[in-house]
Amino acid sequence: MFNKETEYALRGLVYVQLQQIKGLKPGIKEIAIEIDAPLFYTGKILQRLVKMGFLQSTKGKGGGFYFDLNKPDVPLKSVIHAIEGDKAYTGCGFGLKSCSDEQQCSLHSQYAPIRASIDKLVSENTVQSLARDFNRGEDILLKRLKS
Amino acid sequence: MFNKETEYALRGLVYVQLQQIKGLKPGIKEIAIEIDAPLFYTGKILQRLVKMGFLQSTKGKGGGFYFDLNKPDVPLKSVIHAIEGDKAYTGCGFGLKSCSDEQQCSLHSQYAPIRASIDKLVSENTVQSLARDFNRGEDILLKRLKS
DNA sequence: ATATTAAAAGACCAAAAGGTCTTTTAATAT
DNA sequence: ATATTAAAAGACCTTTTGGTCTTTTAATAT
Repeated sequence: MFNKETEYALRGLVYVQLQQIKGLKPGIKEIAIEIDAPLFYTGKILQRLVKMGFLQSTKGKGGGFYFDLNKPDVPLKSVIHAIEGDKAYTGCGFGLKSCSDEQQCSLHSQYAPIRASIDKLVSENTVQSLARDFNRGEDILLKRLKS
Repeated sequence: MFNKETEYALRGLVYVQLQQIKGLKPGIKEIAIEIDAPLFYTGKILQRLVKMGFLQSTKGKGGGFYFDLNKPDVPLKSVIHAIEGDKAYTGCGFGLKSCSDEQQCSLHSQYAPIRASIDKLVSENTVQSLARDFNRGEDILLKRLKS
């Protein structure tokens, strides 16, 4: 559904939040291992997330990644949008036409509610809400489970 | 939602069916123009569809592409699956875990019905049913309308 | 027979996605 | 001050996807 970068980003953000709840501030190495993503690529992605303002970081001893608690919760949609645009949850998805509400292809009317559901899903779920939900079973959900 | 090859393939198949209804047998050039896809790439994709048995063709004068009327209608799902596998309509889509019915992540239960709807959509709609639906407005739906 | 037409085959190229690695910069503990 | 630690920056590489083009093969009309 989403590309690898988005996947790793979402997993990484949820993991950071999960650790933050415990008062910890994980680093790249730990995060990469725990979310089962390539080490250097994870570093690159986390950096991008920091630059985009989704995440904070500090260098040096005791450094790592954490969230600014003053900022509002982060909907999955905003992360997805920042990384890969809105192609995943907008558009007809069949390439037969650009879906609008005036001009409909026969797939449009069937796909419209699906698209709306996806949009709702990624809008309502946040990194924080997922971390909350995941707290009973974090190892099962994040660790060593691919794609 | 789907990759370019799948998009062009679906558009191409629907266009061929649309012409076949009129008793015509279009060639690569015509198809590429009408579905607004790159000429040579369209040729390559059509060849692949023929090799996979979705479509028939004849070379030489009066040649072109057509469907074997003895074969059953072609669900979109079978074309999609043949080209890009089932990644588009199976799996959790969030990469947080592999979705199964035993082991659920909190997104799973929300995403499951969406995935099921997508599966239903591509299973129930066929190249032939789309061509039937498209017959009132073919130019609007296929021609010169990108992605 | 042969000229013409059109698909098949396959080599080749470009861009994007995914991933690796080294060097630089900035914290902090001593 | 300086040694150590860890993120930032960015160069570089690989694979996949998307796309182009030439040559070969097979029909058919004359």
